Amino acid sequence: MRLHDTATREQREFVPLRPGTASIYVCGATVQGPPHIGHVRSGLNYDVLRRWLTHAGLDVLLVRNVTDIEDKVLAKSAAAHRPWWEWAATYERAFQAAYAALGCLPPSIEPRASGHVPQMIELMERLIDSGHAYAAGGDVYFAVRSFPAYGALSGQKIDDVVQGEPDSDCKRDQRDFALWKAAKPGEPSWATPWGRGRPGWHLECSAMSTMYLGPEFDVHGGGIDLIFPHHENEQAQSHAAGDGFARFWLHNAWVTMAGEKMSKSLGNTLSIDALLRRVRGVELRYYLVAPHYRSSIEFSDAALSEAVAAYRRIESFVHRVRERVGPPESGVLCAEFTASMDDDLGTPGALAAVHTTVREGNTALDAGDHESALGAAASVRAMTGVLGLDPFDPQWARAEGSEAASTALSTLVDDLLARRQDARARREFAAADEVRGRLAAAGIVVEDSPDGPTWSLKDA
RNA sequence: GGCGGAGUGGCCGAGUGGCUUAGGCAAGGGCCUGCAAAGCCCUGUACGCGGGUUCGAUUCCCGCCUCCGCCUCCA
Repeated sequence: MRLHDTATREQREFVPLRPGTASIYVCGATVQGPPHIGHVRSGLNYDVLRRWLTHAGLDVLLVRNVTDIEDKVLAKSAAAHRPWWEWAATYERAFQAAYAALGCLPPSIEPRASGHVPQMIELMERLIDSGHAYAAGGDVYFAVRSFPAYGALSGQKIDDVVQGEPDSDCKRDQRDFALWKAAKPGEPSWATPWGRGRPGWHLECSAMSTMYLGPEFDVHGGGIDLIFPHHENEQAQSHAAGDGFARFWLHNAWVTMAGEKMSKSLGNTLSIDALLRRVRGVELRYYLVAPHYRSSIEFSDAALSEAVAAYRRIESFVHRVRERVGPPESGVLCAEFTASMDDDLGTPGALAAVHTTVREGNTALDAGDHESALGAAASVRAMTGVLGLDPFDPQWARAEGSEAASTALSTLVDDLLARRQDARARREFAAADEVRGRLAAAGIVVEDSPDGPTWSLKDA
């Protein structure tokens, strides 16, 4: 398998650091507000990576952090007169719900920054001891000039960077960045050898990734906006401290609206809750997973509708097979699917393979070749399963009433269809069509097939 | 100013120096059907603009235009 590594700007063969296992760290949410579609795209991307590596037989550890102590969280909670930790916990739950609604498997752990201050202090001590950091005025800064490789990840030259961080008299160099910020009145703080304060964002991720995955691990992921300065700084901290850190850097592209990045400051965010009132979670997942992760997605209602139609084509095929032939188990992946996924998570090619299999399966079904149809459906289940899109995954089951209710419904519909068949046999088509019309009015779609009529509830 | 990404047929969205071609959605024609629905088959002939390299470029190189992102918090 090959993955595109931001650090080298090319695809490289993925060889796990520790045979049989894979370790992934993903920068998760800053829990300052509700999740939007772009946040979820990131979570989804690494969920697909994790599923694919798991399918390859690796024991995957996935760490996705929660940034719960940070400027915006403090500012917003203060403005709302709520405790910062309550504010953070509220949106942490909202993010978890959004990820779950889209079928993201829970990470191995979701560490909170606020719970890892001892690890951060330890890392700062190592950096100070080695001359890469210094305490000044209650802050602790990373000395950028002490680390010649600074800028390697993002391709930035330190002298060309426009320094936007507020200047501080405490810094030895204005390019230095804060590892730790001195306590301010009204803000939470933790005791350190250099006085009370709170962590800087970059330090948090270095400390947490190392805590759970060790000084060196396989993949570090996040959105492209994090490349600089966040990931550059993370890498500088950890490398300067002597840690191997991430072997691959993966970055997912945006979901844009009207050509612009979706962000709270632009006011063009699209919340997950709003979208899930219009389409099912699995359909939204298909929409977000279908393009390549390094391509930006220009959100549009039309494109979302197309994705829904495309997914339903897959879904209706496996349902048709189940009704007419029998329930397909999970089968084998086709070669095109595997090759695409091995090529830097090529989900577009993988889904093309799924659609090709669907077409072949439909052809087999039409030809009465039930064995081939069943095999195709099994293959489709396996491939969609890897992408978290298996139509028979219990998570995606449509809302159904009780077993008694659905048995009663089946009995009634089957009875009506039997009458319709009788009418058709007598060539009394008006009567047959009337039955079909009444079922349609009740939201039940009837389809005739060589094996007899089938019915399903009309999609919401 | 520095770094990076993008411009593909009606739409979404892959990919590649030429070979039959992504795939989906929509459209038209056909098959099937009592009629539908679903499905299957066929059709479209696209790669921002201008040069260059080449037998041949959407794909490589140069220039240009347009758009977007990062360099301050951000998936």
